[in-house]
Amino acid sequence: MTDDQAPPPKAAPSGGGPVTMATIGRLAGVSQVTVSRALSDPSKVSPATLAKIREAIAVTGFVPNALAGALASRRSRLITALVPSITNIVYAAMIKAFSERIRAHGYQILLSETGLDPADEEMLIETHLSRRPDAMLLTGIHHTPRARRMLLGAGIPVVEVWDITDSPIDLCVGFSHAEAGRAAADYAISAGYVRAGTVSADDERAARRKAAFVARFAPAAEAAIEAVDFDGPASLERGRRGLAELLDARGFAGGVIFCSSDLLAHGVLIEARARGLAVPADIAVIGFGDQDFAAHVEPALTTVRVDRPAFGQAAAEAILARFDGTGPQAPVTDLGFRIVARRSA
Amino acid sequence: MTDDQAPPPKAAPSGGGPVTMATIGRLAGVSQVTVSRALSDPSKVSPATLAKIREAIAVTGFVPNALAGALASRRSRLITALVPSITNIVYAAMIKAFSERIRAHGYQILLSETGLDPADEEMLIETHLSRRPDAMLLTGIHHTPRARRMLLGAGIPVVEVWDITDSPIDLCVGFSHAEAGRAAADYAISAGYVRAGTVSADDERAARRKAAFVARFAPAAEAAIEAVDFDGPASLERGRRGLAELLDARGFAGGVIFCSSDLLAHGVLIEARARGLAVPADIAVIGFGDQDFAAHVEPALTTVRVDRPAFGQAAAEAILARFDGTGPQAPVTDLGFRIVARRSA
DNA sequence: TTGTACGCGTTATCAA
DNA sequence: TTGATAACGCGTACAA
Repeated sequence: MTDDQAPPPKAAPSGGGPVTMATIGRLAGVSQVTVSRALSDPSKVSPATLAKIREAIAVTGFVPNALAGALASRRSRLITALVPSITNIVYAAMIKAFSERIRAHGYQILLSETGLDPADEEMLIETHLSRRPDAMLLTGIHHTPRARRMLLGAGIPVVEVWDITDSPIDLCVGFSHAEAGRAAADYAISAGYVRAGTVSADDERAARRKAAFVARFAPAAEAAIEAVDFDGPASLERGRRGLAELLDARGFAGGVIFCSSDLLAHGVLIEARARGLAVPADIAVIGFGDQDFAAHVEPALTTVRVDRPAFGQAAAEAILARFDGTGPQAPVTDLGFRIVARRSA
Repeated sequence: MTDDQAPPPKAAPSGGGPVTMATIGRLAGVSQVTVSRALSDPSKVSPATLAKIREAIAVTGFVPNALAGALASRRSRLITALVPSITNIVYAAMIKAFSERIRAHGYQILLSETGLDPADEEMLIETHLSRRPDAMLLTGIHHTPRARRMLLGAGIPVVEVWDITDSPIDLCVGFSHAEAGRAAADYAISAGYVRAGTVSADDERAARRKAAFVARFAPAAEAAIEAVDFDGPASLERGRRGLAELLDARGFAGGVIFCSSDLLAHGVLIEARARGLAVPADIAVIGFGDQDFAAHVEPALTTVRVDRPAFGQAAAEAILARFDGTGPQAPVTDLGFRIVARRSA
């Protein structure tokens, strides 16, 4: 046995510990560094040794330890993202586009849900930062002071998405929710409606859209604008209940209803139909989001279109540009929105 | 200046490099280990030094480096998860429950989309494994041989979710898709339907449900069972087109339609209504998933209920049990499903 | 209660 | 083209 020839200092002799670059090196008759090079830049290694290394890797099923790599190189190739909810299609679609774009460049995404509480977000930002991401995506522009400090201190690109502000932490990609609300009101007014109501889920940005809608519509309103606000997330059921509440408890006598999401709007449509009310003659409905079903419900939904994947893509581009040092790039990108007029209002 | 007293070996003297435990230690007049202890188990440090350490942390905004911690402790406190699609509510809801449960125990989730290709999944499994997760969640039971080897070699708990098999890689939480299809057929038969059609999205598991439905319904069928299969994901629009296709191109003369998801079923409902067809008299519809809107569409949708959050929770429990060494726990958990009879069929 | 010494598995820097 | 050697920032003995 040649066992005694093995250098005493390192590694287990047989199948003991985990397979490392050193293991591969021993199998291929080279040093650990050469294995590292073979993996990071094969052209710096001779074809012969490269072949031996590759075989050793195949035989052992070796998977490099990215933790150690990140520690040594000070680059984790990790980007973390925080969204209020993954089950909300709005954020899911955005993150999907973001991930695809970012992953094509060799980065992975660590995703967490923040819920509604800024304090929870602060805690999550800290744990995310502990993974030493190369960049971070945040939803919204409201963060605790400590969160801002930590983010600034991390010295990495940070994109705030889905809303807009003049003073972003770093980068910002979004649109003005207030303007969206006003645009919906303008549309409703010019369509001749003189009475309005709102149905909203629990969402700070939705609240701003609603407030802007109400403020803008008020001068044209012949009756008080009634608002139904739900505590939890949007659902078809809440949309139905929203209309029911407006009609049965608030004395809503018909007019246009501005909903905080297409899902709620769809619920309103269904309830109207179930009650034999004509849309848009008796009840007109404006949704928000232009989700893929919006054009295919009956009647097709008038809504505010926001290009969700575009937000994810723009956020990814902004981060990648930072990495490349490519151009100074404007810190804030306003992607806007568009009123899509269909038959429901 | 006492600058010369500083030990020459380590760290930058001022605001140079990143803040580490050593930095905090210097500020608090203790060693790096003490800082580590103060963070991991405060009771092992005297109140006085603890206070000094905490202050130093607050002042500097120090966030521990989890990468280094993981490398040293051989525990990453990371769990990675692979799902076919994040924008699909079925998987999103499952992951949400999984995350919440798992995060309560101090773990974070690294999530990726695999799409439909097993080869893509294999690549993703490798990159995920490179982060040295403490456990891994996979969707489905079909993986490439190399993927299985890597997973086995990693020596960590692995849960396969959303399907069931007798030979899981490690743990398995799901239900039988074939049985679900048969149960839907049995329901349709006993409800007296003698003609059937199917509308499906592109999903291997949906295909198995459909095949089982067809096989079971066939003996009772008075006409060929027509199938419309779409290439991409389910949508309301595809549901509408599915019924249109059945009616206009396949000579479907009415009967029950088994859809691969509630979303498609809802589309069928809308199209039927738009054509003035009565549901369930002319067209009966069975969905799949019992999503939250299913009970609130008109008419309410008969569907196959699968408790999505329960899958995530059970998967989390299975992994946590492995961590605790708690009980041997059955490797496979069948969570089943339930036919929910409503008005659409 | 606190500190020293070492190792975790990789990349970066030199030198050969 | 290849190899030593030293970080990277933290946990885990073990000792004081």
